[in-house]
Amino acid sequence: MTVRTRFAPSPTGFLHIGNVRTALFNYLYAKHHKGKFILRIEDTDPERSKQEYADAILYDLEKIGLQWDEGPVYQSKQPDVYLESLNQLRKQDKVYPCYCTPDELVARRKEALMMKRPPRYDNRCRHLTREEIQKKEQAGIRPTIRFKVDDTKPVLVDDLIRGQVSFDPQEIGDFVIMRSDPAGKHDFLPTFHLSVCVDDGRMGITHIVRGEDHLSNSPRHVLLFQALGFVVPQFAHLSLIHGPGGEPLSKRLTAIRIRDFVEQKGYLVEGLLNYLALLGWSPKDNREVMSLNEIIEAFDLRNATKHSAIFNEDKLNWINSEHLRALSEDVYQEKAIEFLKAKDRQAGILSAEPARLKKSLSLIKTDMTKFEDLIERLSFLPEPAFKTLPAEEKKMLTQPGAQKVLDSAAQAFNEISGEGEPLYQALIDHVKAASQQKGKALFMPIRVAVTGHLHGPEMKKIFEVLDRATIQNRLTQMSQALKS
RNA sequence: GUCCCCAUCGUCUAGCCUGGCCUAGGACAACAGCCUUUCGAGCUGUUGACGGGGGUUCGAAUCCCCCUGGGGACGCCA
Repeated sequence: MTVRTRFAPSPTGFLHIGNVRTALFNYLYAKHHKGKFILRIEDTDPERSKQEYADAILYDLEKIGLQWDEGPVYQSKQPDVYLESLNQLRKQDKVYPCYCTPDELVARRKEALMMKRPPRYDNRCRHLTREEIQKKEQAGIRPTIRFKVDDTKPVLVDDLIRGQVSFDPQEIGDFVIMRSDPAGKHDFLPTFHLSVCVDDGRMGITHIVRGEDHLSNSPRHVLLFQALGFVVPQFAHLSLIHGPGGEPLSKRLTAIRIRDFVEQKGYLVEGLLNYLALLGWSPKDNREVMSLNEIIEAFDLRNATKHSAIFNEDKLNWINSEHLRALSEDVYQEKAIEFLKAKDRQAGILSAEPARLKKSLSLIKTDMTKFEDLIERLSFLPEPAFKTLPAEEKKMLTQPGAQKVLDSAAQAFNEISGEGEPLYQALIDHVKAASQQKGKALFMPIRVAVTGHLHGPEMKKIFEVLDRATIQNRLTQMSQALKS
């Protein structure tokens, strides 16, 4: 039997790390078993669903390489499908109309909670007589449709990660599978319980891999699958991802659109997916840095963890830096430049001549975790100007002795020749003798004058990248600026 | 409140099913030393965990029970 998994987001927001982890596990499971990964858009709630979110989900999913094999299937585009299933349930007398209003239901739930009773629906409309129904209809109340839960035997949910979980049907209560439509705007409003089961059944989904927040929905779905005559799929409920404090994924984290990890922060797709795969799963052999293919090869839902995991940026950074190092020089250069181009406000870096930029990129490949770091590490490329220097840097240049250092450095060029590292050594020797400065007082003014920053790559490396004329010019300019 | 899930270093995890090889392994982080006349990177090392209590057993991180703690669900959202 071919494995068929699906990712079924509702288009009510952007894809974030939590969503993507779920999508990834579905993808990995399908790929490991040479099966199909299917995309379905659950847009049955017209109030909340937005096409722009659906479009964004497709874009982001492709951006991070989770290409689906079938779909996207939009639930809103196939109302007949659900209507047909509803009629099937009607014929079997498995459903009934419910005329309780939202206000009544809310009030009853509140009361139940106060009385310390389970706030479930009391099935009261299940036993309405024909006359009562007629009266309600005449009063113009639009009903919902509820599914009759057989409360005589426990409902078993078979979970790949947790084993068999048993639910007491008394706890469930008849649930709504079709919403009412007081305004008469919609033909048909299935709830997610109905649409999920109908689609998973019709699409031949073999494994439902979703977040643990759905575990208590699953007994309802088992009942529905059975009533609709479908084979009940294998469930796998993933533990949830939590924020740094251990609380449920914070707004700070869910607010980050997944594409921003790649486009704004500059993580490698492989690094990001590698980290996400390790959140709640392990190959059990101590491997951590893995290619997507290696992960697919090793992936098994049975060794997903049962407990939730905290999202940790440090570890993501480390894994990403490992993937960065593994990149060939050419690919690395290409991706780095692509990233810089997308961040076009960093024109100062990109306007460096290509050969110089290329050399600089090689220079810093191993001391960054993600492309976002490029901007700081490459900040020595644009020519610094005294008046735009940060406060700390300015302070360094206005220290006693700094002027002397820069003056003698600028002058030194008349007497010493050469390029690159030898030039740097000769320059330092010369300035040391001429200015009588040493240590930080000697090196820092030169660093700041040449790069504009207190920190950065080694000076001798920077001398290899920047040519003699550029360095001389920067030292002279800064020395002049300091005088006025 | 009720039901369900879960519980190993600060964090991600291995070990648990099939008790002894666990004086609990790896990784990230932290810290220290080295290297580097900056930051970073690198190298070497150190600290650091079986939530608590009862059982079962010659022996429990591993099996059972209770407690505690965390999470999820209880919608005409998905």
